[in-house]
Amino acid sequence: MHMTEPAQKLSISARAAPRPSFVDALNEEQRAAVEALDGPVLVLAGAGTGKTRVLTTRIANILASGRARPHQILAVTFTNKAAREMKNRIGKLVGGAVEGMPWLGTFHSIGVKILRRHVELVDLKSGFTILDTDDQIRLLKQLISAENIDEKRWPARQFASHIDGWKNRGLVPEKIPEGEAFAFANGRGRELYAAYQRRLKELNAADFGDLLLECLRLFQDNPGVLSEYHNRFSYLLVDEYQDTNVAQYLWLRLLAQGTGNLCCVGDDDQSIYGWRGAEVDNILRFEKDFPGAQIIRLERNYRSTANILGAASGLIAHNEGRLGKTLHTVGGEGEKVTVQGVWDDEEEARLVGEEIEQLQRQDHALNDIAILVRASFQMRAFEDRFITLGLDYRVIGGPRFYERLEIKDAIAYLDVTLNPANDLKFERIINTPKRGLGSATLQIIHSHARSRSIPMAQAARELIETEELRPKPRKTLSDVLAMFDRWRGQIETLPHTELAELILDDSGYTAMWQKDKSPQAQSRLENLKEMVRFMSEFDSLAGFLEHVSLVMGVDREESEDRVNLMTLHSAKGLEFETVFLPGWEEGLFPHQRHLDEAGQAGLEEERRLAYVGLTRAKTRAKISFTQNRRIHALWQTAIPSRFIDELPEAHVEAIEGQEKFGNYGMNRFDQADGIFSNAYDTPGWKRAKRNAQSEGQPAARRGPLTIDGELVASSTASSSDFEIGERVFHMKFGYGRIAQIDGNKLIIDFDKAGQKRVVDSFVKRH
DNA sequence: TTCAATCGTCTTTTT
DNA sequence: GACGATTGAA
Repeated sequence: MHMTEPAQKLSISARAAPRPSFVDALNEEQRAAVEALDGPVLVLAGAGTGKTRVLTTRIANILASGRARPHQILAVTFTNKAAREMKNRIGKLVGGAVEGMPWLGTFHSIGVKILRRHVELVDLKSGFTILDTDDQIRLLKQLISAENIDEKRWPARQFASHIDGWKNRGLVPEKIPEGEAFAFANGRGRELYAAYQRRLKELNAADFGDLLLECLRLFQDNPGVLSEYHNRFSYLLVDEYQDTNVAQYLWLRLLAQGTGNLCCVGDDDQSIYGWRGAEVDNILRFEKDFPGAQIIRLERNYRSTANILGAASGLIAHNEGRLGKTLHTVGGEGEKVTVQGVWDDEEEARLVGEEIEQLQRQDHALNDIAILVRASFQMRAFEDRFITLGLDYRVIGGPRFYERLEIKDAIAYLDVTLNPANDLKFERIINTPKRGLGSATLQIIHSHARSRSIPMAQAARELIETEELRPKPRKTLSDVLAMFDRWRGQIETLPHTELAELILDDSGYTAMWQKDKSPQAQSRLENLKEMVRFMSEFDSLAGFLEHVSLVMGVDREESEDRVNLMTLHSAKGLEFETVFLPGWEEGLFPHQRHLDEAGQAGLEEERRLAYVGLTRAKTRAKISFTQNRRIHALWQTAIPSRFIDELPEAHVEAIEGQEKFGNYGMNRFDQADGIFSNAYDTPGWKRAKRNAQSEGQPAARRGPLTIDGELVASSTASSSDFEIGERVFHMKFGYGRIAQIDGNKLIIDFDKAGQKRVVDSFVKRH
């Protein structure tokens, strides 16, 4: 693709005009991107070149120059985190006036905002609900079985991803290509999709894809509405443009027909959401779709050392489909990127743990360390190890707060209280806690609701007036409905946090977990409390529920110093002094499934993911791979990732295994089949053999005690005030009895989790 | 209707 | 090896 370059020189008058001081801090290209306010602009911003800075300064510049008021700027990001970050940074630049930027947010949140103003035009009613993935699957299941399609053969989950894919491409049922319509349930795909959309309208609900698709349809079908927004927005800004999907692209293009002042910032090398419908092509097509577009490249990297950047650039150069750019470092050489092979994931975790402790001794802040994994299951080994070491860590983007069972249940209660017509939520909690309203009763309610096409709650109300139900469920059902009526009556009078507590207590939901003796019950109760506490930040129940449906997690403000553990995907946009990149093995990274599904394109996307990972590091990047990994509970010999050999020699240091693994990679094909059948005389092999032999005796399962012993000596000296034989409770492992004490480390026989070695501050007396 | 046991499926990434 | 769904017994 042909491009104009470098950025056009500014006119004399522009250069002579007084400019706000914040512009001075920018380099030439950045300044060009900030000051080119008219017409379409594409900023190709490599990793660490000050992308966010350009976006925020640009907005500050628009505001400071008086060209637009805050509410006339539309700025879209992909994540809530990015939106928040942007708000903060603009606030710092222009001094707090960001509160008046109502149109800075994620594509989805802005979509909802627009839809809510024009509900009637998209066939919804005010206060429509947003379905989460769970509800969506439940609904699809019902539809599939109602159509007499074998749910085993055609799983709802799979259909959900089809629908998602269509919506990402802006396709309504009538528009999906023949072939694809036939791909599901022997050609009934389109019919099912249409039925699903109808059902959504009946429920007065929209799923995630609809937030954009319906918005798009709104603009397409109502030119008047569209031009209203043309007048409203004088400037459009888009972050992470490489991640936009077709629907988002079409949406942007419609809006940009207004003033044409569209500025997109992105990096084709960091496009890692192809599986979610992102089209890198959007970035390649920019010039064609927006004639006269200025293209500005930011190639000065302020983040990483030359070695890290060199390694990353060398790697990404193996991709063919890219615009190509050359990043230059501003910083020095720095350390080389290290690559090290280890025996298995436990040893990998042990190695990383040791290195972190060493860094810690050199006063390296834990906050500035990240471990970036390809798939979340890899986190487990690290968590186990860090718990053992007593090393503080946090999981970013891990199990999302609102995806937790107890939170979803609680939210379902709140939702049904506010909106009795929400069938999916109603179904979810009608028998939670167990009240004796099983599938039989539910079935009756369901068919009654369907035949009269009324919400289930109303159907239930009618049914308790009849003889159709047996006396016991009839009584229970009537009680439950009365409960909801009572709560509903208190919405106006009671503060919403108190109402939430009341609902959770009255319904018996809290009691249910209090009775539960499982290890997680305690933390579930705490999560519920956390949720209520969090609710106080909103001024109404409805406001809270809206937030919940759009934002997946609560990012608690955490000031403690902790190691960061996250997936590569959630690391995009972040930076750390030291980055560990474990699990660089064929099959895992690049991930086999992605390769199978998307072939060469998939491989390139995986490579971009590796690039993103490396470029998160400012001073230190440490790659590792294991020789053996357990997949589906059975051991497999792992082959080092091809990405490792693609790294340019000059910037990489291969660390020989401390345990004489020296010639990893060389002998890997010589290894005979079967578990641990390579008879190499290495400590790792012996250890593995020990572990294999002691299967069934949990006592010996945890790695080599000698290594643990050394670490214990180095990391702590204080002794514990627990006693052998005491019953204790641990957040992760549940209840157990102390078997042995070693300094401040306890060896505990857990009822469920077996024997573990744990730091005493992690357990409570029971 | 509920509970316990068993079977089968799957483990990529997310708004 | 973990979870869900399904099955059968109380």
